[in-house]
Formats: sequence, C-alpha cells, structure tokens
Amino acid sequence: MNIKDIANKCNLSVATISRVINNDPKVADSTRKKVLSVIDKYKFVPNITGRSLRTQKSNKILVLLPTMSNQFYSEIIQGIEETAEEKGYAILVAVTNLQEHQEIKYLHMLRMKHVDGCISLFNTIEADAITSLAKNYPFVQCCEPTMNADVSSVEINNRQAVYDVVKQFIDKGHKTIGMISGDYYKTSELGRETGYQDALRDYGIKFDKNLVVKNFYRYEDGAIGAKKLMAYKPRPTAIVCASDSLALGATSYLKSQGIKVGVDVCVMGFDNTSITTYTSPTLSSINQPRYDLGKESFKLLYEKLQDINSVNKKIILPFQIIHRESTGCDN
Amino acid sequence: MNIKDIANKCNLSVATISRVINNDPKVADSTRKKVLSVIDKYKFVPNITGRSLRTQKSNKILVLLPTMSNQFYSEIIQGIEETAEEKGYAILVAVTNLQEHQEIKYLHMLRMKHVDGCISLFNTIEADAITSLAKNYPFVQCCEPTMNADVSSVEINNRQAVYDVVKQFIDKGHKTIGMISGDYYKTSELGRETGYQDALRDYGIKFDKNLVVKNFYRYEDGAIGAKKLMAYKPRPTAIVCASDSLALGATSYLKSQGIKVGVDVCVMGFDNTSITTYTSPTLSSINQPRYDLGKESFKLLYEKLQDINSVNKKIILPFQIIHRESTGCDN
DNA sequence: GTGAAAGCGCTAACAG
DNA sequence: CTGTTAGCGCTTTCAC
Repeated sequence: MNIKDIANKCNLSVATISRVINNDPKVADSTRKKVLSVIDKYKFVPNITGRSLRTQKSNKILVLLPTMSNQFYSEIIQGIEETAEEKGYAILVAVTNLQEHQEIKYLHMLRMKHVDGCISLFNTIEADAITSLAKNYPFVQCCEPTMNADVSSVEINNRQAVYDVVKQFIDKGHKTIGMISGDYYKTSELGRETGYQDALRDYGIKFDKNLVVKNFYRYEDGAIGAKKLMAYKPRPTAIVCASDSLALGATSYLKSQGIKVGVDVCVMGFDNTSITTYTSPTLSSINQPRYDLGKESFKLLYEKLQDINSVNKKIILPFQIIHRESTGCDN
Repeated sequence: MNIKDIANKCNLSVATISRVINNDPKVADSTRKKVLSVIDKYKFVPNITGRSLRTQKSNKILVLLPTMSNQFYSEIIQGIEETAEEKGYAILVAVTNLQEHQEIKYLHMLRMKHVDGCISLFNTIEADAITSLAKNYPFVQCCEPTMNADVSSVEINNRQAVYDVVKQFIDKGHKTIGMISGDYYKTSELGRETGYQDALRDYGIKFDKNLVVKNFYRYEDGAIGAKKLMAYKPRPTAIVCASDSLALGATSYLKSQGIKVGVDVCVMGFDNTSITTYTSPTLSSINQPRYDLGKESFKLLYEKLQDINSVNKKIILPFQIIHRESTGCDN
C-alpha cells in the first residue's frame, strides 16, 4: 500500500494525495475528505524513506551515548527529546560503549543522511575529525566537548565546580585532600583535576600527585581509590570524586574500614544522580543541570539544522554544590 | 557527491560503482582498484536512504525502552547490540517514558520501513495491537510480554522467582512477609505477586492484601512501602520487593527507624543491578540473565527477519536468587 | 484545484 | 566484465 495505490482508489493523482498528506491548503475540501477517508480505511502510512530521499531530510536526530549504564544521561536525553519533539524531530539513541568503531559506525548515519543531526555525549575520535564533522553536518557536543575542536557545545564549568568544593574543604580546615578520578583524559575530567590543583595552589597547599587516583568510573574503582588514599600519610580527611559511582565505591570502602564518612573523612561526589539520597550516609554531590544541558544542546543543534554555517557557540551552564551527610551536611 | 559523480570521475557506469560498493565479485580487479581510490579520494559514502528505498530494508532494528533511568536495561541492550552486529544490524534505541503516543510514534518506524524490526522492553498498547504488529513486522518482546498477545518473547519465570524467595523465607521461620510492588499491572509484576500469593497459600500462610504495597518503582516508593508495612501488626520480618530501587528505598527507611536490615527485617530486591553490592547492607536480589535476555531476543527477531511467518516462540530463561547482607547473607 | 512528470540515490535485471 | 535502464515512494515544479 503506497501513495499510488491510494491515488488509484481515489481516482486522483499521487500529487493530490501527497498534498493532502502534507496539509497543502490548495486542495478542495471535498477532495481532502475523500482522500483522508481512504487513507484511514487502508491504514496507509507514507513511506518515510521515499520522503527522506526526496526531501533530503529525515526529521530525526541521533544522540550518541557512551554507555547505557550511567543514570546521569537519562535526564539529559529527556531534555533533548522534549525540546526536539516541539520542533518535530524524533530522537534516536545509539550506544558506543566507548568503542571508536561503534562511534564511527553511528556517525555515518549523519553522512548517509539517515539523521539530520547529532548530539554527542562523548567522543573518542580526534579533534580534527570533530571539527570537520561539525563543519559539514549539524553536530553538537554535550557535557564533553572535544579539546581544540571547533564545534558547538554545552557543558558546566567543571574546573570551577571542583575548585569551589576544594576551597570549601580548605576553608573548613582540611589540610590533606584526595581526589578519585577517571583515566579517560577528557575535557570534563581534566577540568575537574585542574580545579583541584588550582584550588590547592591558590590556598597554599602543595600538590602531590599521589593524592590523585585515576582509574575507571565503576564502583570498585572508587573503593580501590579510597583504599589507596587511606594509605597516604597523613591520612586525607576529604575526598573529591569525579562521579557519584566513584564516591559510592569510596564510602563503601571507608565504612568497611570503620571510618566514619562525613565525620572522619568527607566525600564529595559528582553529577548528583538520584542514588545520592538513598545511600547511607547520603552523598554530597555537584549537580549538573541535566535537563537544561539536553535542552540547550538541542537548541544549538537546531541553529545548525537551520543554517549549517551559523557560528559555533560554547555554552556554560551553572552547577550547584549539594551538601549531604557525606560532607557532614553543613554549608 | 553521489554514486553518479563517482561514476563520472571514473568514466564508468553507476552500475559498476554500485557493484564495487557491494563487493560484487564480477568486477575487474583493476576497475575495482580505480573505483576504490576515487571513492577514497572524495570520501564518498553511499546514501543509505537511496539504498533502503531500493532494497526495502534498512539493516537497522529498533529497541523500545520505557526509560533511560533504569540500569537494568543497560546489559540487555548490550546483549542485543552485540548479537545484532554479528548479523550486520545496527540498533537504535528509542525511549517512550511510558507514554503511549511516544510508543506509537516510534513503532511507526516499523511500518514506515525505517527499521527492519523491533525489540520492545515495555509496551503500553493493547494485546490485539501487539498481535497484529507481530504478525506483520518482525517484533519481539523482552522481559515484559503483553498478556494474551501472540508474539515472540523472552523473559524469566517471575512467578517462580518470588515463589522461591518466599518459600525460603517461610522455611527460615518467617511468618509475616510483606511485598512492595509496582502498580503497572504488567506481566512481570503480576507474575511476581502471584508467586508471593502462591507460596503463602502452598505453605499455609493466610494472604492479606494489606501486606502488598503497590506504587511506582522509585526509591521513595520503596521507603513509603516499608513505612506502611512496618505499621502492620504483627510487624513483618521479611519484605520481597519487585525491584532493587524499591528494596533500596525500603532499607533506607528501615535504617532510619533503627531497624536492622538482614537481622530484624530481611529485604529481597529484584534484578540484581550493580548497586546491590555497594549499599549497606549489601542487597540480596533476584538476578535476571540480562545479557542473554538481550541476546535471545535478537535471535528470535532474526528468525522473524528471515521469515515473518515463522512461529512465535516464548522463551523462559533461568534466574538466580542472590543472598547478601539484607537477608542475613545465608543460603 | 488538480495532474503530469521529473528526480532524490541507489540496486538489479537484462543485454551485450 | 560492464552498461543501460527501470523503478523503489515520495515531493514539487510546471502546466492547465
């Protein structure tokens, strides 16, 4: 059942059927009524591949995700989805599992015109490839802009967030502050680590790289990190983590050692995922405005969708430091 | 840059270019080499919309997800993805957020032939619609088959899982056992509740509907559920939850009341998500073979992809009851 | 207000 | 081994 079949049933041309489908006003009301009834009768759905081929657009955008197992991305995607829907775009999510060949495979959907644009939450391909991609196709990075790439992006000021946290710790008298981070060496991660170092420097504490433990972002990496840090002399009294999962693993280890989290050792997470309020102790964390990160990403993409040559923008959204029991609930 | 442009540059016909692209053996080696070099030079990528329109297939399958914020689905999708890739299919994930209009929108991709098949992890549309969909398009349900729908599906025996847990509780002397469930009234949920009731009945404990608290699946619903159950007289000594999030919320409430989880009250979660080992107490849970649920779903879908008239199969995969601290670590 | 026809980019007979 | 050609389903001029 295609547009031609409908045309035959109606004794009309395909052009008229197409006009009805696309709400073209210059169709007689009686004709429109007849066509719609036939369309309804045969449950006809226009073939979108044919339409895409003709119009050269799909009204779909791709969201590239590094992993499905991080609750952090959920609300971002909702922000994208709801904003996109207002503009008539459906979103498709592809998961790369941090594999470059997967990323390349899905980015091909852009070149193949199977999607009109892409919002990427993580890229492994190099800066030049990103720059060139962004020049030719609507492409926006969210949360994790590739360093030295010329591309529109939305993120928070990761450096400032950790800087502020460390400053607060120092203000409260902490002298030995550890950090548990990842080893992806990406923008957000390096920003967070820079914030840590800058705050120490600005407030007269000597930086020691042994106080920064880098690994993956799994719970167990947080536990391993905490173990290493607790072996440091003098023992750290505060730990900043690059994710809530790391913080959770860290508190889990600390508790197992009888160390009182929030009293003996303060722990700060990152991302403020919903788990933070259901752990004990509840977890202090840095909140990213996830919904808005998604929403603003789509708005940037939409500008590119309208005009691929529009200027690239870098948007920085505000974060909040949320104190809960793991930092003694104060502030 | 399209196939015709390449043909011109090569002084060959589009047919030959197409043959090279599709690895047709009957192309002279020298010709192939020349074409490939030109393709490479101009970074030509065949337009998949044109190809799809012509071949009437997309080599893409859709995965329909109720929400992005449940870590449970992550590994299922990986199972689907890896199995699909072996067969040359890419997967696209769409999130419905439990909204029927979203579900319908994405299922349209199937009718519009924009994807070749669909694996759905949750459906809200009625059984007849599912049956009809599955008759006409490759469609498989994973974890949550619609009741009374004629469709291929993969799941665990939810009834048996809870039955076994409750039986274990009874064997250990528990007399008052509560249940915290959801109120979606879907197959898995009702199965779990039936298992609860059946076990009580089979082992001579009178069922009281006040011992089953139904709500959403958020952490807070677990907390609210636990609060209600703890008000029951005599106070329950064991609680079976329909998800880990509910169990986590429940233990969080119990701890806040000074009730020792795993000692005073045993708590069993469901799904064995990774959080279970990083809470205190660690959370007992029922494990679903997530990767295999995904893998087997794709295998069923593949059968339908080959032959839409192949018989519908219902596959049941084994579960495991994992005891941790929240049930006193025994068994 | 409606129709005829071209063409989006590709593949697959069929011919040679 | 290569080329010619039709056509997948749709939209959009251009006529009328």
